[in-house]
Amino acid sequence: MKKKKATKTVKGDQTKALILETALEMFRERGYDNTTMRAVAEKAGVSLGNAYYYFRSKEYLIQAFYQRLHDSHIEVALPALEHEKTLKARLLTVMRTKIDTMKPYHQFAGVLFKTAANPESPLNPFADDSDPVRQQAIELFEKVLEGTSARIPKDLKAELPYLLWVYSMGIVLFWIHDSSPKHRRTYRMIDHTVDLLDKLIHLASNPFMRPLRKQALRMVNEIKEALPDDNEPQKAT
Amino acid sequence: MKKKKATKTVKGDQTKALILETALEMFRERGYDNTTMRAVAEKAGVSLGNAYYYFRSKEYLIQAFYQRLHDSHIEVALPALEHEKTLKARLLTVMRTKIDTMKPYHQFAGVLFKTAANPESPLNPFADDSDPVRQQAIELFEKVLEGTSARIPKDLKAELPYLLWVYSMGIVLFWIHDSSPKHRRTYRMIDHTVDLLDKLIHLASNPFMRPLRKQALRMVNEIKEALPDDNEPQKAT
DNA sequence: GCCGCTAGTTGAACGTGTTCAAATTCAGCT
DNA sequence: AGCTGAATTTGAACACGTTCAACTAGCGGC
Repeated sequence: MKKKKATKTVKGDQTKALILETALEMFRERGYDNTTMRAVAEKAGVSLGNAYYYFRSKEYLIQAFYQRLHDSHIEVALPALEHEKTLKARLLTVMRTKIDTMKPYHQFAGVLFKTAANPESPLNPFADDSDPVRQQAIELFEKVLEGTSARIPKDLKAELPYLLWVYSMGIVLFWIHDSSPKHRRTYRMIDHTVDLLDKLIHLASNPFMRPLRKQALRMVNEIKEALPDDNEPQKAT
Repeated sequence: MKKKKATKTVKGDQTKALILETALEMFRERGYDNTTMRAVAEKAGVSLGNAYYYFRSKEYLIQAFYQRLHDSHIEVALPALEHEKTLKARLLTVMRTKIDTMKPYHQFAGVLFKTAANPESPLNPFADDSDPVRQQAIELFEKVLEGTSARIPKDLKAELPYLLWVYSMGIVLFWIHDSSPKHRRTYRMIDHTVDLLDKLIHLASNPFMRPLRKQALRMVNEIKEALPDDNEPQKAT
C-alpha cells in the first residue's frame, strides 16, 4: 500500500525537485533574466517541455524560491528571538535577520518584487490568503508579539502581525533599491523605523487615541476585505 | 530659421505621435499584453523597426500613456479645486477625480503598475527625480495645500506634497485590485482615508507631537535620499 | 547640380517563454 | 506475459519583444 502507487509520484517529485534546485542555483549565479528555461532544462538533464510539466511558468519557480527564502529566515530568526524580550528588540531581530537571509539574492530580488507587485501574478503576496508563505510570515510576527509583555489593546494586537508584515514588505522594497555598501542604509532604516514603530504602537495604545485607532483599524480591515480571497476559511457551504 | 532643420524633426514627431496614438488606442481596446508591437506598427502603417526607433521598448509606450493620463487628471482637477477651501475637501476632490480619470483604463492599469513597481524599469516612479510626470503629480498636491488655511508646521508642510503623492499611489494600487462595481470600494476607501489623513495631519501638527513628527520626517528624508537621483539638481560639477 | 551627412525607415533574424500533440514509461490488472 | 490508462517526457513549433545591418530621403554646403 505504501509502494504501489508511490513510485510514480516519487519519481515525479524527484524530477520536480531536481528542476527547482537547478533553477535556483542558476538564478543565484546569473540572475533570473539571464537564466533561460532551456538552460535550466539542459543543466537538469530534462527536456524543456518537462520543466513546464512541473512548473506552469518561469514565475512559478520564483514562488518556490520565495518559500525557500522564508524557511531560511525562520530558521535563523526563531532561535535569535529567544534572547530578546522587548517588542522593540524582537522586531529588530526579525527584520535584521530577514535582510541577512536575503542578502545573497539582492540582484535576483528585484525580479521577485516586480512579479510580486503584479496584481495578476500568482505571486502577488496580497492576492490569496491560502498562500502558505504569507501565512507563515504573518505568524512570525505573531510570535514577535507573543514574546513581549507590552500592553497593547486587543483590537490593535489582532491586526498588528498583519501590519508588521506589510511593514516588512516595505523594508524589503527599500532594500531592493538600496545600493549602499553592505546594505548599510537598509539596516539603518530598520533601526530607525523600528524605533518609530515602537513609539507609534505605544502612542496608539494610549486610551486617548482610541477613536482614531478604531477608525484606522476599520480601514485596515476594509483594505483586507477588498483583497481577493482574504477571509477566514469558510466552514463549507 | 524655423523651417530649415524643422522638416525632419517635424516629420519624426508626426511619426512618433502616430505610433503612440495607435498604440494607446489599441491598449485601451484590447489591453497591453494583447497588443503586439507588430500589430501597432501595422495599424500605424510603419515598419516594426520604426516603432523601435521612436520607443526604445514597449514599456516606453506606457510611460507616454502615464503622462497622458496625468494631463487629463490635471485638466479636471484644477477647475474642480477652485470650489473647495478646506484641506479635506481639496484632497477628496483630487483623489476622486484621479480615479474618475483612470476609470477607462482599469484593466490596462494593472500592467502599468507591474512595470512601475519594477526597480529596474525606467517607469519606476520613484527612480528618477527628473521624471516630469512625478514632479507634476507632486506639484498638484502642493496646490492642494496652498489653497487651504490649515495651520501646518513648516517641516511637515514641506514634505506633505510628496507624502500625499505616495498616498495617492497607494490608492491607485488599491483601485487596481478593486473589482467592485463602479469601483465603489475605492471611492469609499478614499473618503475614509482622506478623513483619517486629515485628522492625522492635524494631530501631527500639534506641538506635543513635535519630536515624533521630526523623527518621522527624518526617516522620510532618509528614504528619499536612498532613491536614485533623488536630489536637488546640482549646479554643475 | 552634386556630395555627404544625419534622420528616418525597413524587414529579416534572433532569443526566449510557452504550447502541444505525440512518444515513452510504468504500476496494476488479467 | 500482455494490456491499459495515467503519469511523465519529448522536442518541434509558435508568438512576440528586440536588435541590427542596410537602405532611403532630404537638407546644407560646395
